Amino acid sequence: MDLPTFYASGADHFLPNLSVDIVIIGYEQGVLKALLLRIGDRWLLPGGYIGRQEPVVAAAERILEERTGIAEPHLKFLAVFGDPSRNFGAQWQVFAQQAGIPWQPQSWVNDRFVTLGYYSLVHIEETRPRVGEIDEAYGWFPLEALPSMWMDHALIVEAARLRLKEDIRHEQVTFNLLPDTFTMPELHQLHQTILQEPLDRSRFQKKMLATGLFERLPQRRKDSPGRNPYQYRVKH
Amino acid sequence: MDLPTFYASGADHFLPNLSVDIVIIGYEQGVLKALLLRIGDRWLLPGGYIGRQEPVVAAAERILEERTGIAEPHLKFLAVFGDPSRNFGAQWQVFAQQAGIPWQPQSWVNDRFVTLGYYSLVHIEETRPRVGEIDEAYGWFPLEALPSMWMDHALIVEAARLRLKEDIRHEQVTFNLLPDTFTMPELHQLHQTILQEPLDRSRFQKKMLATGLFERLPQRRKDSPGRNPYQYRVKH
DNA sequence: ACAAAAGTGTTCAGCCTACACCCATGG
DNA sequence: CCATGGGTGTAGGCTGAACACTTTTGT
Repeated sequence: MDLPTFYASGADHFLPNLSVDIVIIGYEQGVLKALLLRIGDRWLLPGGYIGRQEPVVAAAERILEERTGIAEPHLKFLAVFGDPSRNFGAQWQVFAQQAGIPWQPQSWVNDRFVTLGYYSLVHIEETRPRVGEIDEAYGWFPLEALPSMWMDHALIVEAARLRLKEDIRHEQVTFNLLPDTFTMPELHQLHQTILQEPLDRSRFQKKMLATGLFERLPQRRKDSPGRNPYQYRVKH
Repeated sequence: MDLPTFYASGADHFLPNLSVDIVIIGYEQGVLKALLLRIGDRWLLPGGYIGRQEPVVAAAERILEERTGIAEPHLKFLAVFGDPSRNFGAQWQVFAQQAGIPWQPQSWVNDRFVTLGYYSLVHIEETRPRVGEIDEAYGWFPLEALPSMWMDHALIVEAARLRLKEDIRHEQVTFNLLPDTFTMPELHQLHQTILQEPLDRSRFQKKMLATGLFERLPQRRKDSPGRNPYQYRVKH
């Protein structure tokens, strides 16, 4: 669907007043990063709309897949953002201008939208980000140094940041952020980054191994000074 | 707004394709119960729509207040129910028939709806349930013995049941289900009911008191055989 | 007096905590 | 050989589990 068609008759294909936005979080060089898209001089979250015959979850997975190329998306629901001020007609006008197409003030997008926020943990190396129709570039931004963002998307990222911190205490499904094989020091560092507080190294290692989720690989790695760490993999 | 107006032009006032349903849970005689509304020979959850200028949370609170008369609603988001098969035009036809008003096949309600599920814990004694425009009666039903329900509402109740079980392990905000003053045996029984498993009486008491959330009232109660329990109240 | 209900104690195991200590590697 | 980084061990404390004991009440 090209942009003029989208503006004019998107409501025939998608549910109106309802959108999906995804905070795609990766981890690189000890820093948590979010995948953002640029339009003009600001950025926004990857997002989209729900096909009239499409399950909501399928829409979120589709959007994630479209943007990252990830075949088996791992998504979690974040929150509903339902403030009535979420009307971004003014922004859409800028977007249309950017794309060089005529502005349609009557378009369905110039209305209030409730958005369903999701978040997904991905391994950056395995993603193949693609830009969409209107966005001109993508970028991974540290959660602590986000650029200026459109709409209320900075708020949504912040919600995901807090949520991730909460979730890690109950589940340890954080290895999505790491490569297939990783070392305990790497996993340790990741947890510290997410929780933003130091964790006892010894305890962490024992706790992780006690879960029985990991298998130790006999291989080791070579590196800088110290001892060579074991590598681990999540059991099939 | 009367029903014909609602069918004809509800979409002018409410966001289309989006609804709110609330699982209102109470506790009575050792049993968890949900507040349901009857239309014809089946039941459904209290629910409604989101005003075009109304925050989503405000809509949920309004619906809860309308149905229960509770001034300070305590709501938690449950889940999004977004299957494309959630089109209940056929049911609406029955509802209109029940209400004795002409059926409007073109109405906005004969479309797919994504619903935002919330749940709320209430003290049954403090609720003053009211029926709405189309529903003929209300009733509190044990979660284990739900009547035949319209749409997919049985599914939503089940999701709330599971969620409540999860939540109680992290937070102990269950006293909403009890009167202002209650005894430890009562709170103990409530937790056992929610978790559906026996809890050590001694440990439970110590754990609860250790939270420091309760103040012991010097009064006691008189009752059947055994010793008189202390009463407790949540600290202001 | 007895059974039943409610409150409190006691013991043991397991886990969390905070380190200390031992191994391996590069400079 | 020493600094650095990684793996493992250990002593103390806290918490949870299971059960015993005591107190209070109706019958």
